[in-house]
Amino acid sequence: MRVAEPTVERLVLYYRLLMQLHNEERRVVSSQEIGEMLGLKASQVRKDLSYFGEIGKRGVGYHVERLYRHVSDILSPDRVWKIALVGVGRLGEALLGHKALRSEKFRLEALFDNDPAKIGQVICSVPCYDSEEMTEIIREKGIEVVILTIPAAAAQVSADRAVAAGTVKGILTFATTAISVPEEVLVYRVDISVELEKLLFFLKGRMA
Amino acid sequence: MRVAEPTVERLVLYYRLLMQLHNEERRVVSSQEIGEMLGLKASQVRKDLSYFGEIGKRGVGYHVERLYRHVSDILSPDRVWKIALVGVGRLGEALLGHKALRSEKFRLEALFDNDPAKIGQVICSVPCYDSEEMTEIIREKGIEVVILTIPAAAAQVSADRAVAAGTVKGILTFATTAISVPEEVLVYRVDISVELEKLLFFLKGRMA
DNA sequence: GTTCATCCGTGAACATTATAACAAATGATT
DNA sequence: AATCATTTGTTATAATGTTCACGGATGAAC
Repeated sequence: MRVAEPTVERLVLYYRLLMQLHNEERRVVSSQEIGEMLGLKASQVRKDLSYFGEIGKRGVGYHVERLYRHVSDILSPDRVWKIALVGVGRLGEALLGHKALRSEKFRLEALFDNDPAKIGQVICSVPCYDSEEMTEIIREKGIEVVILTIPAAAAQVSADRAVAAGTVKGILTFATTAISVPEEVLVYRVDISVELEKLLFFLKGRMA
Repeated sequence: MRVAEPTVERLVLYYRLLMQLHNEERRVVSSQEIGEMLGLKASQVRKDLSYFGEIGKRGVGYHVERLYRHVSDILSPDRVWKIALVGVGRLGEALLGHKALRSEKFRLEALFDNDPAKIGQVICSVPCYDSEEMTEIIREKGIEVVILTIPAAAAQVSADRAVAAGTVKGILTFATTAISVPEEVLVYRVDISVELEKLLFFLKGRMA
């Protein structure tokens, strides 16, 4: 069954919240409460959670542990992905330390950079390779997901090199530029400038 | 007139592309071409651009410089915002060096951290203050936008301190947790984990 | 046990966003 | 000057997403 992107996004939020509630040994929670904690309408929460079958109990609410496991199952991949990070600059290093990259859903197998001082090093227990050799190494290692933390100018070249390996199925890019890839490769973009611009734009509107 | 959020998001993309085209001394561009370069439908591009009046020329296309200035005007704030960054960890420092924070639309006036080694320092020509003093300093300086690059556990406390100053109108948070603020404060969230999770979820779906 | 307040699941109504379709304008060509 | 290939702006339509409203469970209180 097809699930909408906004729903998946909220599922991740539910997952986090449920983990927290579970740790607090909370037993039961209602859609109302979930909504208040996450800033969503209760009806939205119920609709999202009902996509995957009846999991709550009418008149009672959702059993925290059961719902937690359920959402966890939905989000869990059927295997551990192999990923690589391209660009070990400040942002790349920040990501290496960020909890987003500490997940059991994937293993970070390789870093790439073009700085000779970094090539050959092992950073955060991950080896760093020369960007020039990206295609071969990605292919050898069978890496399927690539995170790009490089300047806009280098993004397309890196994307091309990664895709050329033939094993890459998804790209998460932080570069502030559009990249073009074959349509079978899924691209997600995190664009800090865009979010800031949106914030300022709507602030301007509110002042007026 | 009200403009939809997805439209504003794309306006930023148009803006970037037009800057580039302008630098390349390109004179004219069509909605078709813009769409191809950004991965959008031509009709979408035309609709977005027409929200702000007739700016193209039928049978010809859009005059690059004129459109560039036009989009630039739409996105430009009516004054320079004063902003602060809370949390000078790896992610905060990455942002300090990132081009997203080099904009003429705002001035970064203060940093906040609770690390004694950083308090009192001037980092990237911006003074770093003790997080404890956040409310007073934000109020004194009249800071209106706050960027949170801190762990989830500290996010709500920092948001509360910032909002308590009474001058803050918008928050951009990188924390992986929901924060609750008065409804007159606009919050945007950049959530790296969520984007990665979404990518993996839809990859799983494609494999099946 | 009956009543009652609570709360889920769901289909329908509503709102938003994207796409398609086409008339009107433009400049090139003949 | 008339025709033609383009390309915009806009209206109509389709697709998507959110909220409402209510039937039907559930357990607590008395």
